[in-house]
Amino acid sequence: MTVVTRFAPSPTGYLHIGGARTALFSYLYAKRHGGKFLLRIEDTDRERSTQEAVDAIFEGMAWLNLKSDFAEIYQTQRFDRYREVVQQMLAAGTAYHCYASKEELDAMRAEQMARKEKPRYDGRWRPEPGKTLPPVPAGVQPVVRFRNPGEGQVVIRDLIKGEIVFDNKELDDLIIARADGVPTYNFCVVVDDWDMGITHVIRGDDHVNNTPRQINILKALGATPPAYAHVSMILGADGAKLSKRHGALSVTEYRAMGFMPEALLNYLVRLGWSHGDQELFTREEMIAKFDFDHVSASPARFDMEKAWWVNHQYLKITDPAIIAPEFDWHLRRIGVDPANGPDLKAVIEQQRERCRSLVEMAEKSKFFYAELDGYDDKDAAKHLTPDGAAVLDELATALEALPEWTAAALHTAVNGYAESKELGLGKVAQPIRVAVVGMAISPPIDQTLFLLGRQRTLARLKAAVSYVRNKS
RNA sequence: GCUCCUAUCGUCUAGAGGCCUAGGACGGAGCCCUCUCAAGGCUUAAACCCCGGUUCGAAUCCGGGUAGGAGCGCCA
Repeated sequence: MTVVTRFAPSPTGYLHIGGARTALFSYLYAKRHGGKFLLRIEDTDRERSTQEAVDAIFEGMAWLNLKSDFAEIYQTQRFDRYREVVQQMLAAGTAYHCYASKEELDAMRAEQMARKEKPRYDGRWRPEPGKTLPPVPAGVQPVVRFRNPGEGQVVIRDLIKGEIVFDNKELDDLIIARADGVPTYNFCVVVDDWDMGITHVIRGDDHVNNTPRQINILKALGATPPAYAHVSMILGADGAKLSKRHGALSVTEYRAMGFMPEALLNYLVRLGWSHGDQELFTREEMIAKFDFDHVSASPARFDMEKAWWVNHQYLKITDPAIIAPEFDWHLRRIGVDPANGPDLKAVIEQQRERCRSLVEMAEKSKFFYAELDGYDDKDAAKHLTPDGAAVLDELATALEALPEWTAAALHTAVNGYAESKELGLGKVAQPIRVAVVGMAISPPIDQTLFLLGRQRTLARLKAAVSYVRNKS
């Protein structure tokens, strides 16, 4: 049997981080077993589904490089099939019409709550042998309800949570088709998973309570239920549900914050899943090692600090050529033209050790591509002094005379100058930094000057000298 | 309220009855290295929710508490 998994988001918002993790788990499980992974858009709620949300989901999945093995499926394009199955169930007696109005049902629930009972449909329109149904009200379009078994139990053998048992008594007759004929979620899911040969349903654990009903519908249809794996939710840093305040929302925003897609995925896979003490995985390793035996059943908190650490690890070990396009995106985002300076790969090579995010890298690398917009006040006060200016002035002359503008030549020149003046390297390198970078933070000074280039370096050294002189 | 789920350092987790004086990672603290910022190296503090039971032996199995969470829609 070929494993087929699916990710089935509803397009009512962006692709959030929890959804991304379920998508990842589904993807990994399918790949691990040489199976297929598909993306299905659950857009039967026409009120709330939007095209923007569909686009956002595709964008997120594409950025994460979680590719579907089939064309995307939209539930709204399968209405004929759902209607057909509804008719089939109506004919078989496993579903029935219910004419109760929304108001009536609301009143019923309110009463039940008042009596401290679990609110549930009381079966007033459910046909039973020997039971007389109420008279059909005129002009009312009925909904269709599934006739859930009244007795027995449903056992879910969940791959993550183990055996979960529900009494059929707890389950009421859910609506499978609305009054306007549009089928509902619990029904569409069942028909789709069945039709598409889904073998493993991997989804958020907010769906556990739906599962027994879905299994019952499947059984009524004569289908074999798939295996289930209910993944626990991701909590915010304070243990509460993830929200905007925790900075954990759409995957697109993680991109904007400066994450590499593979790094985000790596962080996410470790949130709930483990493979001994291993923290870092390539995509191939994730595929080779992922399994549900080691997925935790308890909810996990999103820890930004650790996520940044993982991102940093990726920045340090990934081929600069792979980082470059993403880095490029960030530079443009802050209004920097990457063409107007050194090769991105070389800059990445120098900056990767000192940046946890690409946003940070872009900001710290801006000076390579754009003119300085002033000096950091504190750094300037400390290093752009008359003494510093003297150093810069002499150094400018020395560097101007360099036959070759290489990191090695610059290293020798700067170090040689410091030695000849019996100055500590810090006394020389720091003023240069501030002059050339605008602040006292940068990669090693020889590399910095090399990448910045002769023209810009000399111009900035001189500008710093005049800055100091004009000030005094 | 009812049903279901969960419970190891601050956080993510290892742990499938003896290998646990509970391991790793992030974060924290300290030291070393150092042209800045980093990176790196070393050291260190820090946890089995509680109570019973099973067993020669329990973080691990069972029961009960407690605490969190999810669901109870003509939402998905």
